[in-house]
Amino acid sequence: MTTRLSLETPPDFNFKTAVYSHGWSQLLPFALDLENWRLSYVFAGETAVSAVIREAGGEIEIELAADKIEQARKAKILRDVRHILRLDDDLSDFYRLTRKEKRLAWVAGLNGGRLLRSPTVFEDLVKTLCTTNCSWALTKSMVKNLVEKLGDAAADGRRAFPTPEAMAGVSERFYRDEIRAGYRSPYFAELAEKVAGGKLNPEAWLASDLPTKELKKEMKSVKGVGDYAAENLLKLVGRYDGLALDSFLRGEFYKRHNNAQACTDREIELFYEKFGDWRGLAIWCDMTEKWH
DNA sequence: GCGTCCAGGTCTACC
DNA sequence: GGTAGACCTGGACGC
Repeated sequence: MTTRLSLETPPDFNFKTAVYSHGWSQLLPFALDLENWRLSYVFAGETAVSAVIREAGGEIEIELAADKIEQARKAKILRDVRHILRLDDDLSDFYRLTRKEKRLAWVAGLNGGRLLRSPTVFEDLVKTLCTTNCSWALTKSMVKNLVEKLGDAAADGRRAFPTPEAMAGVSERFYRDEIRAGYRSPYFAELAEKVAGGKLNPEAWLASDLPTKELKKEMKSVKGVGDYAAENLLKLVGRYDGLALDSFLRGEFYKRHNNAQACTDREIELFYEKFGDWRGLAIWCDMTEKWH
């Protein structure tokens, strides 16, 4: 009992570079099978549905672990997959710039630069909060706890990412004791309450008319979101003029471009200035070349 | 086994 | 506008 859906891809799309673009594919409800290059996800909804997404014959094939899925739900899942894989992103201007740099020529060659994202900005926001001031192992652990303790179960037992309402329904204590979120616990509780109560709509950030500086300010009004987190979220809504510097990017930059010596953030910013509004994507691709 | 450090930072108080 | 100190957690590391 499965349902198959498919999507055409643009000519400059590369499934592997998209799903392996950053750590998101390791965070539930995503799971990446690197042997077979199959990306799993559990879509939230009236009933959660597990899916396997893969490339087949130049198309994206989505296998849903359910039959009798309504047309409206199918259409929503197709929209979500387009969003997750960023099939509608136009990176031609970025590729034009990176082709000029010998060390970044691989980006256009591999059609890289599409950063995997979640179906909702809310999910990306919560996950980004889980990346702050901790090891990647702890990030994965917190996200796993959120999904397993608050997400709706699909027929196969896998769980979707929790809704704002589900997250608003538990206490700060729950985040400390069950999610092991530490000092981030009040941030999660406050964020979920605001979103569930309609006082904050992160999804509106996708189509916001605000200049990036103003949008970043709005993102930073969320407790726990500072410069790094806001600029990471900006990348995920398609704005790359912030570098989103964190300890990973700084460390890689020092190794790659500064003889393993520390330097100021300003020096890193100047290094990527030539990429203009694409500088945030340029540094990310530059620092993750070896992944591809 | 224990203590320290630090990782995909941010907040608050203070200057 | 800039900065010091505090903040949860858990794995890595030195002893």
